[in-house]
Amino acid sequence: MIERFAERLADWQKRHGRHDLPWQQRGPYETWISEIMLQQTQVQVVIPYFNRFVASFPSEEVLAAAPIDDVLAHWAGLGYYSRARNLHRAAQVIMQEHQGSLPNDLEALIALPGIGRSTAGAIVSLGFGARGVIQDGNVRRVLSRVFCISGDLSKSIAQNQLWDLADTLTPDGGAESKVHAQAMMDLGSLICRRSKPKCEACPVADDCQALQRNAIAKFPERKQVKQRQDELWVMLQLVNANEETLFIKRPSPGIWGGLYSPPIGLSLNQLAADLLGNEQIETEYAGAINHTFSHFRVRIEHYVASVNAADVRVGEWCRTERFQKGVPAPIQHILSREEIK
DNA sequence: TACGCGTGGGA
DNA sequence: TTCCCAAGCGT
Repeated sequence: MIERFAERLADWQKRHGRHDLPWQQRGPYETWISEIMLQQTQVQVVIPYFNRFVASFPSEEVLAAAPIDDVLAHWAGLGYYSRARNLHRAAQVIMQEHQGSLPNDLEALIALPGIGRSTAGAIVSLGFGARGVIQDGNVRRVLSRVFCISGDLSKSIAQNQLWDLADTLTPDGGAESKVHAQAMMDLGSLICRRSKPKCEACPVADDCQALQRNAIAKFPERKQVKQRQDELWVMLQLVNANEETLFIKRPSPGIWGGLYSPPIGLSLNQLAADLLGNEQIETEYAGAINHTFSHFRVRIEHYVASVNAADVRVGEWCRTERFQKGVPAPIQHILSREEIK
């Protein structure tokens, strides 16, 4: 193994790494919340969500006792809403089985919903200051370059190599492990970036096999994303005599599971039939948006109809600007924008 | 193992 | 515009 890799990395981290992120210098609870929010989500996007979330839910106990609608309202716009549902369930498990505070051992953490191997390692090292191994996108990119790991890094063959390397490089001491975990992520984020890496400023450039081969751009390999067929959805905004809109809780699991929106379906006629029986209603086209999900694209056409609230038996009525529960980002955008046509 | 699961940033 | 992908996990 490489001589003094962790030592040089730690020295760099203390001078040039990130030390002022809002979840640093806090406790295991804040580390946990931040790690869940940061899954597949960029740091700058997470920061305002994190601050609002921990202000409203400052402990496992408060989070566990909160209504799921409140938790999801704080998550609205952040995406991957199963993270919030799992977070809430995990808080309740913590109250019932772990005396109200996050467990500090790896296996107990992984047993909680929403916490996998990498998040558990991050909580152990960053949250508890004990030895823990992490494996996120930054670490994968650094390791794939330093050791020239080729192929799709999400495949098990590469995963085994990466976890072995990450474990080997992690120092034994708890305090050193914590610095190391932060250092690997900071190196990947600030120096060993996806594009235009700053190799001249890298503390472990001498150890980097990809750099020595002048092949930085070849690692990690791009993985191909298969495109799914585009979809067309229609959203029917029913408005009553009080100018209130009908919101329905979306099923989970599923897209936007647990969030609220006006009824969405594949056909206007089907939606109207489901909501109002066979009554004829007059709808007005109010525009459309295109939205890209992680795995497909959709065009959402927006229709508005005035109805008698007594004719609808599901959902809840509220003026759009006063609705306090979680609404998906593109739906919020449709409902809050100036209607052009 | 492969897919489902959001949103926004950056090239 | 289009694409990749960012502190991944659950099934």
